[in-house]
Amino acid sequence: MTRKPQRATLADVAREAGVSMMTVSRVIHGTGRISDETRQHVREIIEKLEYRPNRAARTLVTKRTYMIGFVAPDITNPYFTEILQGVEEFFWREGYNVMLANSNENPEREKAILDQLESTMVDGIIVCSSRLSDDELIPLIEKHSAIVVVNRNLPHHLGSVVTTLHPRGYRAVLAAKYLYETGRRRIGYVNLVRSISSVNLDMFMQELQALHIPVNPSWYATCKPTWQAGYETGKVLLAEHPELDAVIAGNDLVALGVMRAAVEQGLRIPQDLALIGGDDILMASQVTPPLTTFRSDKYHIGTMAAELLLRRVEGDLTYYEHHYDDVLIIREST
Amino acid sequence: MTRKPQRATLADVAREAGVSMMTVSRVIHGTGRISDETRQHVREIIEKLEYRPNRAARTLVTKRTYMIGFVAPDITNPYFTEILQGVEEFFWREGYNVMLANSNENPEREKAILDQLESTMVDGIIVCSSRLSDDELIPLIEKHSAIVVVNRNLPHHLGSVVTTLHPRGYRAVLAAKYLYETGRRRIGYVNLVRSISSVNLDMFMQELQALHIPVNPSWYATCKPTWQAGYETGKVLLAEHPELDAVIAGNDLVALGVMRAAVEQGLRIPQDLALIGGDDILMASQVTPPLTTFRSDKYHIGTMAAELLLRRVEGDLTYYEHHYDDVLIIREST
DNA sequence: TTTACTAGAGTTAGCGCTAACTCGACCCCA
DNA sequence: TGGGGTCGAGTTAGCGCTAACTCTAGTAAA
Repeated sequence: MTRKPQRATLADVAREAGVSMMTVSRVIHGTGRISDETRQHVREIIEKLEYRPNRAARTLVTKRTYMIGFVAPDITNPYFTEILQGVEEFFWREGYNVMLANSNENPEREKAILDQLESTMVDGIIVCSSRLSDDELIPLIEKHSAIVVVNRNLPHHLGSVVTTLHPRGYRAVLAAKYLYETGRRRIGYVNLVRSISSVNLDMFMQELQALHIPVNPSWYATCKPTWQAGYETGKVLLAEHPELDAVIAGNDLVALGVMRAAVEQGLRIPQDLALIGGDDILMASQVTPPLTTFRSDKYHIGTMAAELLLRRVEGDLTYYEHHYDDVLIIREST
Repeated sequence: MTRKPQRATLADVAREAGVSMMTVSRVIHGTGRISDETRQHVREIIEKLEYRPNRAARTLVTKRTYMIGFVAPDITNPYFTEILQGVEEFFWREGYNVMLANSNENPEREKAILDQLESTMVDGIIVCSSRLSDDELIPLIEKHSAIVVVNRNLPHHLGSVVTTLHPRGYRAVLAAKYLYETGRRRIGYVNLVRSISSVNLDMFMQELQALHIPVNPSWYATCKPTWQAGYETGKVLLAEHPELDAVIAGNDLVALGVMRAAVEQGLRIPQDLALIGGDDILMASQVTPPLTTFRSDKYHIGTMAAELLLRRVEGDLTYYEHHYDDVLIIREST
């Protein structure tokens, strides 16, 4: 066991100041009626003894931990990192701390996290881009009172929601439409693994057909949302389908992986292959050629999610939804 | 206040199972002597009531939170993100959670974090690349029993340490030497803000002089370790000193910012300007031209720091230090 | 038969804090 | 002169858990 420095307790402060514990507690919280004189005196003793409240004791009686859980599939992905930054910043100002749980793109791990994150550990949870199906996710979050999910819809009584302005999956259709308009005819699509739900792909294909854009199921692949996975999927897809003249990717990291694969196969971008990504991370604008992608203000997504969560934590269980705009930013990869 | 789902307590389980609370506690911890029959029965009741231990109550008596604090200057910087990933992964396996504190490159904020991070909140702390001076940092961490710092040295009794193999600041000298050998003669240096300590820069200049590499104080600038700051510092530095034929940056993000500034000023890399970064983030290898930089296995730094911290948390207060190798990876920016 | 141990529990006493109630002194107004 | 309000505290009773000690019946050794 660790040697813990012997900290002063409320009782120590009370004794030293010659008042009751409640008086000290009231001074700390600024509640109740305390004379200026007493308040001043207690403050001096607190200072002198370097008293700090014991979080666990406080939590035990108030049932509040002032800790927020942030669950994301990959904290190495700049997209989530910037959201996290927004969340952390917001909650820091509000006196909450953020506990991080990284599922590492592993659905089982995500389940374990959600299962173990007890109400005695956190006051609320933000779940980003869950890789679980609704059937898996919903039972796991039902027991939590304060939940906000990002990039996912939820039955309204379970928690608030932050999503894109465009209905899910529709972004890829927009991208395809733009590519078609700029003359591309054989458009590949590397989808992120969770969206493998055929519903999504079916929708995508139907929409394309409605727009008279050529459709071919073998042009569509799925992969994990990492650069490495994008690179490997890109290599295979481009080798097997040299006819492709454009690829849409589920996010920037994957798009950039595909870009690397394309370059290695001697393809010129955008002449031979156009590329569209998904969330406008810094790297997207700095590669050559810069990547066309959908803008998303990730920091703002984070602060919005945090704000909606705070409302729930503070007892306002109204359902709120916030939609962030994601316009297509056209750069030189298309 | 939030509606918290009414959770079963130890007492509920004990009553329902017809045993004492201690028996239930023993079953949970696998300690003490319990008959197989009782154990089985208690487990069933736990399952049935969906009992989960109350963390705060446990912490209050054991003084252990099973929470680790991770303090970094910028969680948006992939360098720290990957370290964090290593830390989180390691501690997750060990049954600890990680609390995140982002100082946002703001020394005052870092101080506030370290001051508020009480032993009643975390069992130990990892401090990455602190932007504080030793004089500021040391008093703040003295009160914590379990500390590991990354990229900083520490009096041995205060905590363990993970640093580069090369003495601090020496990396820039290595980079300069390499640049000189490849024919560069007017070498700029964009240092990170904390290292502004003139000691560091003096050392750098002395070493260069010893190697007969031209030295000029006005070629050296400092900036915050972000892409944006690197970009802006680069713009100014390159405009004022068109004679520069190489720039060394404190980290990759800054180097890439300088690269962008150089490209905008019409400089060709590496023909007109050679560039060296600092920590080999993914983006460094994906820009054109790929950036020469120092390799660092960030995930491994994270797991090593976590391992050293766990030892301290578990009561082994021996001083350990781990040095990670950082070799120069030569790419096309030089 | 007594002693002595062991397996398998139970009992007691807090950890440090706060919610909710209580209490005395003082003042104001009818 | 007594009823009621306010100020500035204090008292009581836990929150849910675990460390450390106690207790009892059964068994083995002397």
